[in-house]
Amino acid sequence: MTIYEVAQRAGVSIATVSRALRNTGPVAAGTREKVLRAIQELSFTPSRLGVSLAQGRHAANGIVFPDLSGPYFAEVLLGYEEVASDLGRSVLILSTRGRAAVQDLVRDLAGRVDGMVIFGRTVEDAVVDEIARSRTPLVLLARDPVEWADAVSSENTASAEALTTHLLGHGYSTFALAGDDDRGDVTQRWTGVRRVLSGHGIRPPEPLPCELTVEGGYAAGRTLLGGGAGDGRRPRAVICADDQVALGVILAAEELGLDVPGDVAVTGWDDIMAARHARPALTTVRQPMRLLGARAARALDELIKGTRTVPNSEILPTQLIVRSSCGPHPLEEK
Amino acid sequence: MTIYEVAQRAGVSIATVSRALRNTGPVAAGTREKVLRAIQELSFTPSRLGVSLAQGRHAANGIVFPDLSGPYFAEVLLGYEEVASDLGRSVLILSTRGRAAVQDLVRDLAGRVDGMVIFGRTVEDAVVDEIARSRTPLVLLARDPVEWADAVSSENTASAEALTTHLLGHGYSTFALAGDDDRGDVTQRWTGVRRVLSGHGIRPPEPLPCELTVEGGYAAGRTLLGGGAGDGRRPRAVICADDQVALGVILAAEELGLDVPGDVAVTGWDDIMAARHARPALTTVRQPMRLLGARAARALDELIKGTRTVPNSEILPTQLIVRSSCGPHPLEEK
DNA sequence: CCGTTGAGTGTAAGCGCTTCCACTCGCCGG
DNA sequence: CCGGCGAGTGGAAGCGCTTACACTCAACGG
Repeated sequence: MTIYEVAQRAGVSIATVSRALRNTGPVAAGTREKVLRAIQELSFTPSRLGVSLAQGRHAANGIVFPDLSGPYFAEVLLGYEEVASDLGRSVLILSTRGRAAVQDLVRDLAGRVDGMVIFGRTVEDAVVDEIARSRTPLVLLARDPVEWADAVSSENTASAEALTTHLLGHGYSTFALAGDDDRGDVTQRWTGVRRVLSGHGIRPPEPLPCELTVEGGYAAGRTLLGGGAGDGRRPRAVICADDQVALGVILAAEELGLDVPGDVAVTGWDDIMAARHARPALTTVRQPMRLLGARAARALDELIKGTRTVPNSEILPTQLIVRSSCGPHPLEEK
Repeated sequence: MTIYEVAQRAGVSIATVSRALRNTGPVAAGTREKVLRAIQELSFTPSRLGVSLAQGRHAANGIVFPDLSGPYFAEVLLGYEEVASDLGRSVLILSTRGRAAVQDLVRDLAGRVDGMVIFGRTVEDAVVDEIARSRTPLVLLARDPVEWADAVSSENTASAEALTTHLLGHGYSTFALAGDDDRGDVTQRWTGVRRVLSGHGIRPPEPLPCELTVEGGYAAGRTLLGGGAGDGRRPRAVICADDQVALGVILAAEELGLDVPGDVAVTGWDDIMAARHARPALTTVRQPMRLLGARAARALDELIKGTRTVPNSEILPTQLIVRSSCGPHPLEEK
């Protein structure tokens, strides 16, 4: 089924069929009628490849993320897809989890889309540079903003400060940090935590690196809480890089016979669904995950359309969600 | 950057460049060398559109799912993407959640891929038929198998029977079912439950339709547990269509001052992450979600490659996961 | 009455690749 | 010494569309 057969059946040229189809250029009412009928009868659908090749655009966006097993990326993806689809673009996904040849995959993706979103540190700087230089519109998500590309992320440092201040208000004075900081956004969180602790004369602890999964959190929890259980070296509060780590730490605490929050307070980040249903329910920082994806899609659209050419960096607000995992609320709030 | 410039720089024809690039047909060692150098110097990447148009294939797969906000679809998608990517295919996604023009979106998607996976009842039968007739390879996921298309789903009826039998073993005799049954897989679950209850002389209850979300479950929980709280008409066990509904029911129970599992037992389905961390931890049925996606990708690959032409239907085993939400385990089982 | 205009249409040139086919040219066996 | 063969290469025809450009022709104003 090609445009030629439609043209033949309608008794016109392919140019006219195209014009009737796209409403570009004048077509007599009668002719349009004939063409549309032929299209109907042959149930013709223009080949996307032909269209794209001729138009020089894909009408598709890409997104690169590390994983989809946690709710965080899934939510962002959902917001992204929704907006992209509304803007008439298909969405191609690429997960980098445990993949060796990320570079090649990203390059391939770049050849299939009009622009793409890249999450955090999923892709090496060199490759990002290469993509950017090839004039593929690019939006970086949850990554330290750079001058030459768009960036969308959510506020981290200030909410980390709020969270830490809240914990100090509980009267806690020994802290531990759990979670890798090779992700830019996590680093920002730790920065906020450190600043507040230092400001209160508390020497900030070194973050304990761990994978941002329940299992990673569990391992970290065993390390942090298991060692000096009775000798006072156990932290009174564990601030975790995300909710999954926090859930893992809580599992570890339970196993060690510790009460959360009685013996140790635990906080997360993201406000994933399980945070609300866990017992104790997690104190955490809510990120506007879906909005993050949606904004990235819009930014990318502007870049692709050329509506905007100067790079833009957007930071979305977050919200401290206090639940029971940080302990009963003392009357005096800081 | 086109193949012509590479050819010119290497002093050969585009045919030779193509052959050197794809290793199709003979190329003298020296020539290959020259070509590869030119490619390197110009940092040339073949246009995906050109390749696809000439080869008549997209090297891409599609997947249509209703939502991504729960962990279920995200996990399946993850398994799907992983395998598809390993097979050298990109993945296009389409979420139908709250979208009006699903038909057009699906048609568009069909024009961009070599084959696609469609989840449950996301797409009208008429459109599925149309896609199938257009010879686009198709795999249906978690949907009642049909003769003319591939299907991958996980076992539902038998595990529902196992779950129900287990609950009967607890001594429970009044049941409620929560969850819409317009999804094929949920219907199968209810069938299993009904069969066992009938077999034990218990009249199976009508499922209470609700959205498969925490909110939906909460609403259902209020209805089921709130009404005849004291008059003995409250069910002793609520079997939920999935974990999210179960979590919602538990929230409702808590709010009504009921103890789970003391006053009412609750079970879910899927074994999502929150199921393990919820208190009480959910008794549920584990679906091999990632495997589901992976198998669908492989089935699709066979169809696309033409390795297999007869439709195939695969059913993956599930596993009953007993946790505390169904009550302390009586010594006598079954 | 003729030149101008613009609506309506067709021709053909791409878009960037793959691949069939034809061609050249050493080399081998008869 | 010659026909045949196969390795190596180039020419050119697609793949299915969009669109610049040329063309026809009726209507209109001067």
